[in-house]
Amino acid sequence: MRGLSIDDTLGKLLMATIDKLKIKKSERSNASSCVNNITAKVVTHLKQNVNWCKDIERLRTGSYYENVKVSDAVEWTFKSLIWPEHFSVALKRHPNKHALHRFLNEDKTIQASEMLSEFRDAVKEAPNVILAVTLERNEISSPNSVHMLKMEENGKTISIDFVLGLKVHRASWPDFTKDGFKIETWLGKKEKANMKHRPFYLVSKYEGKGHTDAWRISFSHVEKEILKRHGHSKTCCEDVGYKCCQKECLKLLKYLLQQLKEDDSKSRKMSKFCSYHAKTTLLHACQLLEDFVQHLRKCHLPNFFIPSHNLLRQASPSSCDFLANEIEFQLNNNFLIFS
DNA sequence: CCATGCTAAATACG
DNA sequence: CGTATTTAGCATGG
Repeated sequence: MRGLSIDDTLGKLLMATIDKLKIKKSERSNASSCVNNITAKVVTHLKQNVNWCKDIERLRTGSYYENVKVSDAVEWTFKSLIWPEHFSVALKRHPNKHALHRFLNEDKTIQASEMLSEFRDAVKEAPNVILAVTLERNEISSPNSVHMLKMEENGKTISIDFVLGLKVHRASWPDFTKDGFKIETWLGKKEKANMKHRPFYLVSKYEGKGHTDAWRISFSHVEKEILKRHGHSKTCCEDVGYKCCQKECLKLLKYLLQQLKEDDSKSRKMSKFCSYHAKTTLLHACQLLEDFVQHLRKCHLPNFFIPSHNLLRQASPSSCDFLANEIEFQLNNNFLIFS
């Protein structure tokens, strides 16, 4: 949207699209009361009935809570990251007494699959929560999701993911994050050091009963926080009269991906792309479309926190080129796809 | 655990 | 068009 005036045809179209993507107040209200209601029931049930869930805490994460949800999506997903508080300290001090001790392997690693099975079963048993429960979820479209409750609300599918995690307090983040999280020029060194003192989360990854245990590292709490301070400087959007448009750009890019995915003739080529690619591009800061195309041309979009992890590793060079061409086509043709 | 005040965003209003 | 109100989320502090 750089250099565009709202008088331009293109500017007008994009502004109209942004308007279309805004979430209606009533819709928001409906969805959140529905989600909050159910989540409260599930959390209460877990606290009362699962001995290692007595002191669980919850974090709302995902695009809804980052104010970058696109209204047009057929399905709305709300994510709750749930973790037992104080597990590591208590487990170290009283390894045999702690409620989690039976999940320990001989080598002191934690059995993700067993823990997750129990967690999932307990969520299903929560009373007054009559919902279809789907276990599997497309790994690509939502890598953090392991558990999902689905419901219909006013014709819209709402799903809640309950993600089981372990909060890890350490002096620092793991080594492989060393060269990532480049926010110095954006939010400043102090802010970066500050955030690096936050814990990180290990998120259980469901691979079926009896599978090898797997935890994936998650920084969704940090993502949420820096999305709040989305602009080029710490004070972005604080000044009256100046409003940046990065969130709007992210919404547009997400919408673009969504439209392409829904096109049957293109969906096959689009299958490996997801909104997290769009979000990551924003985190890398941040001309969005141009940057996204460049990432695609190189088939290389590093995880913002773990630079050695290429989020496009599963996308073939030809599908990356395909998407880059699609985006450039839209750029050169006034975003026909939005009108 | 709950009350309170603050913020961001949608929208009603002038 | 700009400003005020409403709402959900969230931090704070008892």
